Order: sequence, then structure tokens, then C-alpha cells
Amino acid sequence: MAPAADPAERILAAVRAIPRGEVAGYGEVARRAGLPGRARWVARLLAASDDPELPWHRVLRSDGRIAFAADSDPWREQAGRLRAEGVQVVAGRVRPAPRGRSLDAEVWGPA
DNA sequence: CATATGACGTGGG
DNA sequence: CCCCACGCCATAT
Repeated sequence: MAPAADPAERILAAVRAIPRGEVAGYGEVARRAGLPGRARWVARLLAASDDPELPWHRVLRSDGRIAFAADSDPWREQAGRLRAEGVQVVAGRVRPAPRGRSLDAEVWGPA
């Protein structure tokens, strides 16, 4: 199945492709759709779409934070939807930080 | 046509 | 963690 020619449609497809229980950044979605730099367009499309099946709640800012104003209605809505599918949301942030090994360990290796 | 506005992103202080 | 500047781009005014 050939990729949609309509860029807007590609973006929505990229959003629909985010697996349940996972998230992606606006810029990330744009890149996946082959439209680097169009993060803002992604946001605009989500706001404009009326498709109830569109998993818009899985799209966050690149820092893992919900894009809406903290404690706003839509903010609570998104946090709730995410938690509903098992995503950890703390203070409006998903997975506080992809904390891995320290840089020291990363550079100098174990022991 | 000139500005302003955002569900954004990155880099720097 | 905070704040700021700048880049980016479709829409709205």
C-alpha cells in the first residue's frame, strides 16, 4: 500500500501508527511522516481532526511533557487517557526521563 | 501583503 | 530548574 500522497494524511497515519501504551513527540511524528520540521503542523492537525479513533493523546512534547497548559481541561483529559492505557504520567510528564546509565559508565564502560 | 499566534524544537546561559 | 532567543510553518487577522 503506497504511502498517502497528502502530507497531512501521512501525519495522521503516523499518529495512528503509535502503538497503544506508547507515546511519541510532535517532531518525531513529523519526521516519521517524512516531514521534518513540521511539528507545529502535527499539533494543528490533531486540533483540527474530529476522528474519535485518532490516538492524539499519545503525542507529547519532545521532553515528554503534555503540551497543554498544566491542569487545564484537555491536560487532564490527555493524562487520563494515557494512564488508561498503562502509561505512567507524573506531573504531566511521561516517563520522567529515559534515565539510563550515567555518562561516566557510558564512556568509560563497566568497572 | 505585513503581523501575530501556536497542542513545537533546540541550544545556551 | 528557570528563562531566553531563534528557527520553523500553517492559519488567522
